Amino acid sequence: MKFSAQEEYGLRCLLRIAKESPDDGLTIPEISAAEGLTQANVAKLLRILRMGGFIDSSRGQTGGYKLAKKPEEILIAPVLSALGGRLFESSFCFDHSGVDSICTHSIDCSVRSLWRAVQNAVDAVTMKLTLRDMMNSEEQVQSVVTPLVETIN
Amino acid sequence: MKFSAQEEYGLRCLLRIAKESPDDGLTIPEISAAEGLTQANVAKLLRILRMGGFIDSSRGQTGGYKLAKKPEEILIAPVLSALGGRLFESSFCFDHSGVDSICTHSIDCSVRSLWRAVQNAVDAVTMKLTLRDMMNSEEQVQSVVTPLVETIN
DNA sequence: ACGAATCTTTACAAAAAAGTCAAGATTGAT
DNA sequence: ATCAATCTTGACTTTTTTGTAAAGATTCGT
Repeated sequence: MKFSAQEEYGLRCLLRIAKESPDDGLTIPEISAAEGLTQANVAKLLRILRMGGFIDSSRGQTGGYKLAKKPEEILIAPVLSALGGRLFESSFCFDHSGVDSICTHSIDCSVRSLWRAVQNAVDAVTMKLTLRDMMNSEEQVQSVVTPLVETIN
Repeated sequence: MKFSAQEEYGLRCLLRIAKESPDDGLTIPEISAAEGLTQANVAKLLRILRMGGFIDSSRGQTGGYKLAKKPEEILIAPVLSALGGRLFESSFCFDHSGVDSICTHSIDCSVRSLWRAVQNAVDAVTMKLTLRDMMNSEEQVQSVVTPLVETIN
């Protein structure tokens, strides 16, 4: 169970843009240097983020990347979803219409309950987390995590 | 963010053994047929589970696989860990000694707080889930998820 | 002892994911 | 107009993950 490279690095790039230069924008070389990724790789990741509507780009001498919306309007879950394909894909257990759909694989889908429990938990966390939350201290993030209960109970 | 194939299928095999035949044990062909996986693939997965100490195997005409311990003594988290490599590996952000270790990658590790929050959530779920819980109804699983709060707060 | 049924291991092949490269298109400053 | 700085795209290579194949070793019942 882990985050894909695209999810991790893509999110890093997005956060970097949000933190470093909300007005002027950042260039690929700048992000590349800051995050220790190659320029080609950063370009690939930013393309995904742009097509997902999270960032805007401009070309030319003063070009670069900016957030497409205010940080507090960007949710983590859709970002991860755009970067990593489906959130919580479980190839055989669920078809792609949702957790409750019918299992097409084994006679009784014994893994479903675990998947559902974990999905609930992570979903609750990511859905509540906005970029702005992440840019602040960890204490604040902890408090953002608390409302988790609302979703579980 | 997803479970690897090994995690999913390996866990399926383990659950199958736990449910179907706690006393006699199950053979590779039986598990293969029940889960719709090839025998070669099942053999590979069971090898991992055996080396992790979750199941015992015996050869010969009456051979097969059984749980190595009582179902209620087997935790899900170590099983997933054995199957999928590291639980919640985040290649650059953390080294492998733990969540709190120093980030060796970017100047400030802005993704850490998200990773930690998600890890806490999932960890809390999986750690509380035993095989026996999973073998019962989903209602029970939901109640297992509730204690999540204890970990977060 | 024999043989059938089973697990065991190693090496290999196929598929997916991740990352790189190179050529092109656009823009703004001068 | 020109140039340098920037983004854009598609094809390619490498690495990792996943799955397959085949030959071998062990055990139990007869």
